[in-house]
Amino acid sequence: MSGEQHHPTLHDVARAAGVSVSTTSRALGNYGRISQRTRAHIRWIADELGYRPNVIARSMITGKTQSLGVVCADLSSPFFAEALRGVSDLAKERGYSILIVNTDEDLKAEQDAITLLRDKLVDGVIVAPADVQCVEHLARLQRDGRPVVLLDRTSHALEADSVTVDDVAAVARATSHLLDAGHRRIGIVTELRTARESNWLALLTGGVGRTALNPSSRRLLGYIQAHQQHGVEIDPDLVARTGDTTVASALAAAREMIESSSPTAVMSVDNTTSVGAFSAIRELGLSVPADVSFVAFDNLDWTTLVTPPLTVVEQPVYEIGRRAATALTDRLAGERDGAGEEILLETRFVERDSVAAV
Amino acid sequence: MSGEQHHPTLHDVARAAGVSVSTTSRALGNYGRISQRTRAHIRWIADELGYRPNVIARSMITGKTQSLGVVCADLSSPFFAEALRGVSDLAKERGYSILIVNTDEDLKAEQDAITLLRDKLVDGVIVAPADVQCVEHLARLQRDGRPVVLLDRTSHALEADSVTVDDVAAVARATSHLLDAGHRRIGIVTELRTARESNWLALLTGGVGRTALNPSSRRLLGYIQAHQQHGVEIDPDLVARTGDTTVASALAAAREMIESSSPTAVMSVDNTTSVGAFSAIRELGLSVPADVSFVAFDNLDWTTLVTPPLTVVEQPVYEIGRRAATALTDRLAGERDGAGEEILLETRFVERDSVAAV
DNA sequence: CTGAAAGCGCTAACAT
DNA sequence: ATGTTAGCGCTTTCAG
Repeated sequence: MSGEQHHPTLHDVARAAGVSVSTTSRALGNYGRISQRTRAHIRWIADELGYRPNVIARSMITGKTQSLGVVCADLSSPFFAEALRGVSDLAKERGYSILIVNTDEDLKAEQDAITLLRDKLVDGVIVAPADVQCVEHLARLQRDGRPVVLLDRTSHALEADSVTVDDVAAVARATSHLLDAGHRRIGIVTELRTARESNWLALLTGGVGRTALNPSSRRLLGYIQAHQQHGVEIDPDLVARTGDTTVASALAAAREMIESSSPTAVMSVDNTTSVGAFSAIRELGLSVPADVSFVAFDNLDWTTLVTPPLTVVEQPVYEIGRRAATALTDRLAGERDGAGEEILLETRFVERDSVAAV
Repeated sequence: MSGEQHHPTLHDVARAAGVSVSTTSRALGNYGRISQRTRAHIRWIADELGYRPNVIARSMITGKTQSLGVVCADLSSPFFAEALRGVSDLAKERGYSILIVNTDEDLKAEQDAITLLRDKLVDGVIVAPADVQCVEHLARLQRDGRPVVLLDRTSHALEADSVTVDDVAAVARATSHLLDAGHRRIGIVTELRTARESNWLALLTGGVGRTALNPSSRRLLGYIQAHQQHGVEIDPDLVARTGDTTVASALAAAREMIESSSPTAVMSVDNTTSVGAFSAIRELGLSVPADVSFVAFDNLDWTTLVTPPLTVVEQPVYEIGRRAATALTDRLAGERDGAGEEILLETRFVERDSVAAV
């Protein structure tokens, strides 16, 4: 069982080839001056012996591991799973492997994750920070020479590349669509976790920079801006807030909001709130779009399977991950310098049959 | 930008504490004989200095990295994403990190993945092999002293722990339910990729061991066995096969099968085929369960969101991943010896409203 | 163009 | 109970 056969080392290859370790290293590492003949010869021998470099030993010297850390809230959520796939594909193409850590949006877990990843000497990190204001641990990592790319979020407190979609515009667009259809009581179910975020009314006065916000807040901002542009007052009771990321909470919040405030249309801000809101509508026996119009967020399979097919805001999830990995590996390759860039990806408003004019 | 501050090493801590490196190593590593006082002192100093062990250096000596490799077809599929979450959670609890590689069910990609993971010196690997017959690369890894655990699949060709559900029984149960309801023409949409699998009629004769099969074949076997038990002949045209794992293919195969063979009930074998089959039914304007009954596989959110809510076969996906990680880390800890064990998890048949009697 | 030798930071004999 | 020392396998000056 525990054969643990001895793997050939550089030394073994060197001896077999009748040259020194350093020459062997150069031949295999493809650097330095070395004659074509010896290089070919050494390579051949290495192959014969089934030589595999010990990357650990290499990392010890270079301080690099050819691996990227990815820290996200929950790798099993459709959003992160798909984004991660984008990261993973690009990483593989460029010869990096990925270390994934879940945080469940918990700041402490995130800090621990960063420590772990630093300990493992990942070359860089892609992270969807739990709180865009608390990023000191990320800044430290940067100072350490490990670049950081923000995924799905941006932060004023950090000078780093970020990849997001224009949430504000996307939701404003969807909201306008509803407003244009004559809706005046549009409910929205969103997720505001921190106390700071809960004070969402501050958004109404425009006192908050949009990039300093988490996605759900930014999306709520889009909702607000559209209303303001259309000169429509917002009834605060139409904003259903859930404190965590579960479908159950979203459902409860949506249900209560709909029952007590009778909106003529409902929107959501991500897959979880979409499922919760749609479930609430179903539970209440409301018919879409006859009784209430509905616009979901994220163009997942299920939105076309339900009755009626849902009008949705689509974001390029796979591409978000892919671009984040691109930015990170570009920096690692020295092909990207200077200030952090805010990479903004396009969303798409997909009209289907869940919206009616009132 | 490139501060790259010098991190304190064992040496630095030792000097600051006025002791030797080995004593420091013992104090921090918590092994060997050492007085409480010096240990406490050293720890204190280490903390002061913000010392972090260089795990790479440690790995070089121990040959262990405290990390697990996970190789799956597609981390963005609901099944793997959820299973991975189970793996990830357990790994974290036990102090392991995870390296994830996608293969898209491609054998070559899988072999490369194993090589990569071996190079990275992962302590063990969890894998959903693309082909349960071609597992020589996995066997080699085992001989190398890196245990392997099979996820969602078993293999006769490999002596390893595996974690699966009893697919055969689960689907037989669902099929019997349909048969009992009077259905005699039950369509099934399944995924049979390899030529070997495509010869599914061999399953009818019982000439194939059930554990030598991929999940979709095993599930098809359950379908067959139920029919045989009920003495109902199977019309081969009722078996819709898709050659890849896309929804589009599943949809096309399902649609064609339904149109040409008019089943009174339809089943699927995983999330992809469930989405495909349900879409096909919708596209054909068939009403569930009035025109056709439907049983889906995997109890995902969307199955309760559609109309009507679907009767499904539920498998404990998160637990599958978690148990696989448990088995693997148990072995690594030496708490699990001997032959590979086939860990079989329970499924649940969830009755909702998509099945009618004929 | 090639070789010798010095470590990277740590663990684990071995010595005291 | 603590210190000394020899590497783990590799990269990388520095000589030749």
